Amino acid sequence: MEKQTITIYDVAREANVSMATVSRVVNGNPNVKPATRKKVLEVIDRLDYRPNAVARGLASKKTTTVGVIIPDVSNIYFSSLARGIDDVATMYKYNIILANSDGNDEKEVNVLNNLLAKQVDGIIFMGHHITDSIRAEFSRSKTPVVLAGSIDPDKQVGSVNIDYHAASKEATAVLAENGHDKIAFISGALVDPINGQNRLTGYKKALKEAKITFTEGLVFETPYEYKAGEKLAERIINSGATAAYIVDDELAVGIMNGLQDKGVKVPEEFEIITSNNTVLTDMARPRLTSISQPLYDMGAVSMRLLTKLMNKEDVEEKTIVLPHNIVKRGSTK
Amino acid sequence: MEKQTITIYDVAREANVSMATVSRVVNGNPNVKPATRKKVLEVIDRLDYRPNAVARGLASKKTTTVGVIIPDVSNIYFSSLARGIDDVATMYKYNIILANSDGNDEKEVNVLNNLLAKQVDGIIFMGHHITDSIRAEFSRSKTPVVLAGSIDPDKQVGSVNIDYHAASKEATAVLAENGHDKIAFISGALVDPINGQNRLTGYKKALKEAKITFTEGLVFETPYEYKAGEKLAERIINSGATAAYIVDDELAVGIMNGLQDKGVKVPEEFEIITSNNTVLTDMARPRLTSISQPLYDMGAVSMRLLTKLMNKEDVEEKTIVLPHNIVKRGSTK
DNA sequence: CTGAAAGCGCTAACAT
DNA sequence: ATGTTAGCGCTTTCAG
Repeated sequence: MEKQTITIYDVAREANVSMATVSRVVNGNPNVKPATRKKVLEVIDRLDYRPNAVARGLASKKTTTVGVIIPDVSNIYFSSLARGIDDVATMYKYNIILANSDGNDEKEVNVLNNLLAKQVDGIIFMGHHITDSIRAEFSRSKTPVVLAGSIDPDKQVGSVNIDYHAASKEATAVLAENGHDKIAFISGALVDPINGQNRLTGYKKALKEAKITFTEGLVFETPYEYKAGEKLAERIINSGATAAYIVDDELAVGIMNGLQDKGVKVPEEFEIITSNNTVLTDMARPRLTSISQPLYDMGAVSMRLLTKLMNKEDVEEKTIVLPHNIVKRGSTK
Repeated sequence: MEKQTITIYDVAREANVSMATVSRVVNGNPNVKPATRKKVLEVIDRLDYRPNAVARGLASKKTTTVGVIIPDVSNIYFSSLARGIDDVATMYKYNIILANSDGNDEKEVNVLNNLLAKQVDGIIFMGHHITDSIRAEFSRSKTPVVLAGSIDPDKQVGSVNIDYHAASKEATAVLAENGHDKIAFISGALVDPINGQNRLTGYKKALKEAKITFTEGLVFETPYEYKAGEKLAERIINSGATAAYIVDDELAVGIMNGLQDKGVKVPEEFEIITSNNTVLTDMARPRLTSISQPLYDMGAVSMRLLTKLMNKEDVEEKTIVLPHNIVKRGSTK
């Protein structure tokens, strides 16, 4: 015999009240006489009743779950953001449906539609760039969206970031002040606005202020992978660079190890500044100087912003820029 | 005016068929005449109809979502498992609700109940140990459960692991063969059966076979954190150990760096074998020799097993042990 | 403070 | 091959 699922109706019957009343006590509605509440609670406990969130979702049109689109959870940059997101979600009684997109444009759209079909109350999107098709989907639905660590030039949806332009300008300036005039800029795809626009222009600005001529040959574009960094070392040496600003920690560790494996001394002969201040910066030897991007906080703030949006509260500004700074460690002098 | 959500009923009306027929084409039921299917599909497209997964879930009692309980997504060990889980979930059209538990017993139970309330079709649990209360919850519900990288001495639910006993025995044996007789065993909480039972006994077995006397003083218990490893270095040196088998990569990097910061040469004066073969083993210098635990695959296989369980297929064996081996790198001679 | 009743949008027999 | 009709378990007016 199948174990009978017990419903709000069973509780109502056993407690000699209506379903409405049971619903009220389950939802903490104050309009219930304490005595009735007590009676209902007892029955709930006795019957071991568990509200069915799906039914509730259908009736109330709220699922208390939000969709999180992430390029890759196993990447520490994104998983740090995700952790901040989930902690705040939990705090506000939301669950998150996590979906990996591999940063693949088509997959992102599929995943988004899937999430929307599941009636999520909101979406947090992480990715390297916002394609036109995904932006179209965003505006097609009325579900609130927040970008975490991702730039939307159009500012149509909420977003939480640091000032990437300023941060990379500062990082580059540190290197320039240390006397370098051949500073490499090493990033992922330059078509991603965060790299090709915000960061690269920050880098150029710093060069200009230090009266250093920009050289195309010092700009490197590569996958965000440790191995890619190791391999890139040789080309960097050949470029004549004596310092580098790198946009990703895993990449930076790869480059530094690659450099050192080839006998280049860091920081004596080559200085490095990386961008994400993840735990990797502490694990490397020498430890990596880094821009500190408050990843966990960025995730947390994104989710907090989303709760406001879902609640239809007024938000003064839905493009949030968090503070950053530079943490000096052993990879710079 | 609110944007009216369009339902299966609207499609039925516009296509001059019944809801049932629309439902059939949406669900790929073959019992539909091609012509009707075409007509319905056109209307669906024209109206931009999106099936509501919540309603479907309520009616069909299947949500096509599984709950994933994870101690911490930002830990690379677990996020690697999670990635494998999600990839296979996607393959089988499931979504995952990800919930961080911090390895906290009480939170695990809360989170599990929350997931169950959301009517997930199955659960994947990751954690350092299975408490009695969580095991009680598992058996209370009829929702299938699979443990990923976690041991259940009772074997009541499915699980996917490697043979931790054999693996740590082999790792310890390598160290013994290299001439060490003071080999440290460094792990997280020994109350966790995976550490205190499987791994520790494997370690002892290897010592015994190498005719080395077991010494309590060479067993270290510490949090799974980089910093904890760095700090532990001094105590390890004082213990007289000249080699160590370590159960976690982040910890291992910390210990190795701590040792080297104090002038101990690895592997010349101290050899290390770690356990998870994550990307960290490649990032460290020297690179870390490691047991290779196929994390991504373990996640993937867990999810595959869960799909079978959810489908009520017969599974020959629900305790799956995946193969492991040892990858030699620079931290051993 | 409590109850009655109408859905929420879809699936799943059961008919035809 | 297609339609009819009950629900799925809960929330939410609307009455009283």
